[in-house]
Amino acid sequence: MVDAVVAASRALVGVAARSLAGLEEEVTLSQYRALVLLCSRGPQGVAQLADLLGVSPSTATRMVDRLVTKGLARRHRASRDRRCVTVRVSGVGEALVREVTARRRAEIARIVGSMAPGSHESLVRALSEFARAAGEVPDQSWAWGWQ
Amino acid sequence: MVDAVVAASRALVGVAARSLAGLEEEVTLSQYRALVLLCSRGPQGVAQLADLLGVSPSTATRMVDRLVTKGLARRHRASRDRRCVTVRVSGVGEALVREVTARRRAEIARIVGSMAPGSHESLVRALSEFARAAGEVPDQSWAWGWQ
DNA sequence: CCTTGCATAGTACGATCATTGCATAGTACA
DNA sequence: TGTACTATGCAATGATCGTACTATGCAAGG
Repeated sequence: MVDAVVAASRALVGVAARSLAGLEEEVTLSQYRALVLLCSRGPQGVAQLADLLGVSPSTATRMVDRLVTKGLARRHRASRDRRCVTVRVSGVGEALVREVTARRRAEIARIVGSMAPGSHESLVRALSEFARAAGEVPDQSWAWGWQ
Repeated sequence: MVDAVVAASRALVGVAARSLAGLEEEVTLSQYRALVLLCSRGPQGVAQLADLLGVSPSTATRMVDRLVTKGLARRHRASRDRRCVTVRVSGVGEALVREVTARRRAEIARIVGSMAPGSHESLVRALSEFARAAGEVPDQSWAWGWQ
């Protein structure tokens, strides 16, 4: 039972990784991670961002620097407390995250389309078949190949 | 249908990322990726490793340097063709990969255990429920947080 | 048989950029 | 003044590439 899910996990991690590779605007994993947070949780302060990413504030500041340089995010000085800076994802940044998501959806759709229907199968059978359709060998435990 | 798998994908990628974080011996994603390849495909030459990782030979050499320095891999000069160097994962490296896999298995087992049985459900229902059990919100599209 | 030339495998070196933390400075609020 | 938030200087590590170099093997020719 667990093995089946683990196999599906390997396949899906591979999908997620490939959807991030070969992007036009090159972003690192850390940068993408920050972008995703800004998209999902909305504008954040630098300290909050650092907390969410699990890094130090200075690291977050520099991360934001790079995102701003690439046009993927913007800084906004809060009018109430001018010490605070709100970081907001830009249109370009949002589009980038959307594209990655679209790629993931597309590849998953392809994999799902290649599966046998089997609507009455158990969860184990379903996940096993999914992993097999994705080209994963259930016995070989590690074939991610992500990035 | 695709949405269900996408939701499961988000959950599983989160699991994979967490299983890699907080390791005693700190390894980067690239290093772990190389280790996994060495574990799954056995000893490899530097060129083959570079090819599998999709990087240049010089990059692979330095990667191997770092792995060897950390005691996670070893170099072996081939006796037949002394130009060739086979890179082999060490016992420590193998243990590291095993630990990451074990963590992943454990977390997946926990998630699976929290699911309703539903052995006769369709694939869509199964994956949807899996994602829900993992605490993923189907509507928010990006909550990876991986490392 | 030996040498010369070419192909292959790996490495060394220099360079760039990203990530990260610590310590510190600057700025704004209370 | 003291506290909070952000930014910056400094430093280390890592990932990555291109180029050049060394070592080895292979094949053709003398």
